[in-house]
Amino acid sequence: MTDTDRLSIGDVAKVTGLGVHALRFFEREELFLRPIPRTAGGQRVYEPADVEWLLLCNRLRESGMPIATLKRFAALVRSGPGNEAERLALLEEHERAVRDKVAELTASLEIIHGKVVIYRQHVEEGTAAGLWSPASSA
Amino acid sequence: MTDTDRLSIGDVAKVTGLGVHALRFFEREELFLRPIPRTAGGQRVYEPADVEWLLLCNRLRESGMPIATLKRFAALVRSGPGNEAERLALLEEHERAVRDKVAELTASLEIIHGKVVIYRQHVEEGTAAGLWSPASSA
DNA sequence: GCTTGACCTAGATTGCACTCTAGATTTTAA
DNA sequence: TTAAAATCTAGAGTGCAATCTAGGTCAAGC
Repeated sequence: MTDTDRLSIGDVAKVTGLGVHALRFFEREELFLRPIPRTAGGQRVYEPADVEWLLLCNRLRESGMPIATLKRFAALVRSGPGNEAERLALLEEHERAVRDKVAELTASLEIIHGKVVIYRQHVEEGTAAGLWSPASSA
Repeated sequence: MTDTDRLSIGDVAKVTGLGVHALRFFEREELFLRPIPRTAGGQRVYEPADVEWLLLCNRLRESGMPIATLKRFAALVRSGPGNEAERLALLEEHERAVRDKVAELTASLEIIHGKVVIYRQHVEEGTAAGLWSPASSA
């Protein structure tokens, strides 16, 4: 409960990479696990736990979770113990989505890399026109 | 040069999954490798090569290439042989971006899966409140 | 005390990539 | 031949996720 752990919105922006606008937006969208307290003057006072939550949010967002889903997850966590099965279902669903995305990207990578290899060969052999007859022109 | 290979916009929508609106949008954005010819009445007439290009476009788009970049790539291909080094650079750059994205997703997956495992244990052991003291509440 | 920088709110704007609308025309099938 | 289905254009609208603006207020250092 030391006061040295209190963080301004600017501090939080710095450590989370989120930008003060985004942090206020997150709050409007009820993405935090608690109401962020204010100073007498009305300025937000964060704690390390808020930062940790935001870092998890970043992971979930970067891996493609929409704000709406993150919002549902935050609401579940906020409402305390007893809904762990729902949280689990949400996370499992997201994990599946991410695995699917990785599989899709990996499939795309093979095609893209194939093209890269072909172009690389072509460029290495000289760019003189007409020496190369690709199946497709791209 | 058989006429049986001529496709309407609806046909192309069906086989590419792209939707007629998107196809018209792609054309406005100059994402095709050639001007799509029209019937006497003004309706678009596609050929299989257009479909193949669109399937590649889908791969590139799904793997995160912005329309603007796809546009540049299309312009390079359209302008014929001689710029293969540029096309290669563009594709290599995209390949790098996709590999980075896969790495990021994989890292996120580990964290998400870790949470899933913890929640799964907890839910399996019974959801009675208070039995579980997670480091973080999420 | 005062300046300077950080912060406040509510609401407008941005950027991307479609997606849809309205009203007309063309094509296909019965 | 005619009704229904598909297509046409130009431009407006949508959804997401911020991001910025204007007009202030607050707080820290000199």
